[in-house]
Amino acid sequence: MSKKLTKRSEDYSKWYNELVVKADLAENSAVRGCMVIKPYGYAIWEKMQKALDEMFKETGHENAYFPLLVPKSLFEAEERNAAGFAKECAVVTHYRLKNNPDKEGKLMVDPNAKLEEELVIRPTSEAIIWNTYKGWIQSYRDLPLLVNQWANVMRWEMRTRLFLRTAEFLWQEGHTAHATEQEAVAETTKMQGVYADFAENFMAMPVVKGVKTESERFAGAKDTYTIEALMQDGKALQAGTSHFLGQNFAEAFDVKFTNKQGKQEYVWASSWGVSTRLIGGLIMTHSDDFGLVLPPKLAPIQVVIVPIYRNEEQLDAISEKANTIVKSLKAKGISVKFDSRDTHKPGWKFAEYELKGVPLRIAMGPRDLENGTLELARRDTLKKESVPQDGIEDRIEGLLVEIQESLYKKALDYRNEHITEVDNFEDFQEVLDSKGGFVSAHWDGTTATEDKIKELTKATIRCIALDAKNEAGKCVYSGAFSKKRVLFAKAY
RNA sequence: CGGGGUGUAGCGUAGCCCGGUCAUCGCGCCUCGUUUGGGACGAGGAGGUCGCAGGUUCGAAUCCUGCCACCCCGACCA
Repeated sequence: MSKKLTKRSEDYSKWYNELVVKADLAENSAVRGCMVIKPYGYAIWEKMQKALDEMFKETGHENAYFPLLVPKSLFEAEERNAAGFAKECAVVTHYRLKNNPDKEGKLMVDPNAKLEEELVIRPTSEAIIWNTYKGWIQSYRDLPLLVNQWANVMRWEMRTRLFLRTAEFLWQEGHTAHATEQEAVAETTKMQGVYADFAENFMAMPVVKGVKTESERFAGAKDTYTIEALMQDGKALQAGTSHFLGQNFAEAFDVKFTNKQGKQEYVWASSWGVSTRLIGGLIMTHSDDFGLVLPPKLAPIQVVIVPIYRNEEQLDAISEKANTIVKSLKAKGISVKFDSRDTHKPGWKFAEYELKGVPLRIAMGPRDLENGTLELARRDTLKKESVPQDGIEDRIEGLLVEIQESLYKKALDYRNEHITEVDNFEDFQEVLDSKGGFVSAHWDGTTATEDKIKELTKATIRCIALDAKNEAGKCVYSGAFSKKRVLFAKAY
């Protein structure tokens, strides 16, 4: 039997780390809080990028690239944004090293190469981008401006965790400029919708679309729209955000346009982003104690073929058949790997591809050649069956679709079972401690209550769901009047 | 930055309290042979500044001091 990972139920945190490392996705690097994304992990990211990029293009966006370094004076221009990120900025202060006269062969920072103005390594790019937009926007004819950037950013977090919170991470950030408030708000919610589509249709990860409370809002935003997912340990994960920035950045960077009436107006803005954190979400949504479980649409390898043989002749015979299957699967756009390495035994390969989450595995041995069959194994259910070789391509094509859907359904059922309505604080605490997940409860709308609940339970308001129905009630903590329920949870 | 913990071979570890053939075991790695339908087996082999720097001692992985790194819990957060 396969060697299992640490059981999720025993230590979810350890299980997660072990899985990330053993599935060959990523590891901690020598640089504090940073990670090395290994080829297999990066292949997942590339698949995500490709799918997202297509969605961005369909919604009229173009890619561009802006500098990594932001002069401090620009960074601090939008004060709320700057204050929000100040504590986690890495700063470049010098531009040269020199030989250390006291230590042979060692270098030191050249004190004579101190920069006149410090450069902030971007924790997000609003400042540098809006400073640039100033030169791009003069007339209503220049709007809307719909630009996305794929980039790395750096936030000097106190505590880091592979994929979920690293000091440096990869993401995309969309920055748009509009002539009217309505248009900018529409853009913000549209992109939230794009993220939700992506999460559900590609990652098979159900999300709640909602809006953040004031205390959880992005620094410098008027409103933050979010997609919130639920992990298997009952903690919530903010999987993507889309911000309505109002005219804050336009005012800070003096970005005005002349409208049809010939009057000068500040432009309206949105920004939105998802990051490599999504990989962490993907892992924690589907995986089990045997390893990663990847939805077919994002699996770098969708089908693996493992030959079983005793000698060269058998391998040759199997390879011939396998190669025709590889060819016809590729013709259907299915990514397939024929693993004929003779350095590992079949059992070892089975376990390896399970760990890596490959959705479908074919095993072919002498017996199969004789009978015209194959052994077909599903990663999601771990079920194996012997099937005829004839028509295998269509069967696989259908199964990949089925696995994608069934993963989503399973995750959706789990998520729905873990949204619990409560009406008093005792139940609230009880549900959080024993069952976990989202707690749907009334809230009086004040930051004071929100803070107090966080202090007492470690749970925060993940969002006010967009589809939350109006329903008069009493705040679960203060008993004050409430118009609708909000979703609380412990979060990553 | 506060509180706790850990650093021994590529990985995971025993030993530390009570200083002295203790550098242990498993996985992995290399060689040869037999194997190959769920992580094979046998035999042989390679691999270590016991985190770093001081100190105590005849003698330190073990005791003391300082430093560094990592992990967990807080604060912070995509």
